[in-house]
Amino acid sequence: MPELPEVEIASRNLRRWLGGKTISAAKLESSRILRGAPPASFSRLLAKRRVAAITRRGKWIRVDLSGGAALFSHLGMTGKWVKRAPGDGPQRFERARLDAGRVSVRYVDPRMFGRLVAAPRGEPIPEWTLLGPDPLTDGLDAAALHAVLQRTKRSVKEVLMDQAVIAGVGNIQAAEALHRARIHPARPAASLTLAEVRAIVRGIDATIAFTLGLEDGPEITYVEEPGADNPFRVYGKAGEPCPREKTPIARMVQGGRSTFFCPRCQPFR
DNA sequence: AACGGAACCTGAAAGC
DNA sequence: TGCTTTCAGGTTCCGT
Repeated sequence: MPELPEVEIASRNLRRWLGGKTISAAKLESSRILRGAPPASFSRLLAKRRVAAITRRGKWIRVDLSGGAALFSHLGMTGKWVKRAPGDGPQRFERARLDAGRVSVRYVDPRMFGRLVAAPRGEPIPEWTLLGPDPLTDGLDAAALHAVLQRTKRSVKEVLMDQAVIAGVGNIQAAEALHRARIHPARPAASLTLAEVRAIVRGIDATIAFTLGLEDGPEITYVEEPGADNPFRVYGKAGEPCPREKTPIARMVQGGRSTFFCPRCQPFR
């Protein structure tokens, strides 16, 4: 269940599992998830190609293959890449598999909001090209972000989740960054001072580093799967005390999405 | 151009 | 217990 940190982990995993290897076989199990090429061409596009590079921008992963082709992967809400052995049967909700020697990598996605996009000649896809700066790979420029925020009527939280403004921040990371910055999620983006935008940039960097740290390990599982405990400060913590103030954390709906914040240390002002 | 809301899917958890 | 409702961290499309 992926925002930037989870996609970064998925990208590192794929690099470890497939980097430099030649794909012996590829199979698409659910044609719905593929874009950019006919489902029937999936195997042909990937088989016998060497994995030349795996990169990430925002929530997108790009797999570059020898011969110039590329495969883009977006995990949607429930997508996941897992490593199995070639002899292992299909996983529940498996949508695609890539085999390379002794490893078999499976794309699993119950809700199928995720996408694989084939680029037969490695041509950039709009979803990748239109992304804003990535906090991890590009870094965020507070002055530039401030200028963008000045030009919209949207709330600050909605803008932070706009992938064309910042690539990779989703509902959790936005809520967490705003809490760290002590900014109310519903504040009009244009009302923020440069100092407040600087605090938000620090908040984004800090929450991403924190989340990444949680998931850093040899056998990675996503944070907050059923049963796991919630490591966040405000996300999913309605009614529980704010770690700063002991005031109960509030929940509100913004643009159809749940937002969590502390009414005391994130005053609307 | 910009915004709210529904749609795309399925499973888990909460509610009754 | 079992049926129903609600909710889920993503994006996209459609009507206003």
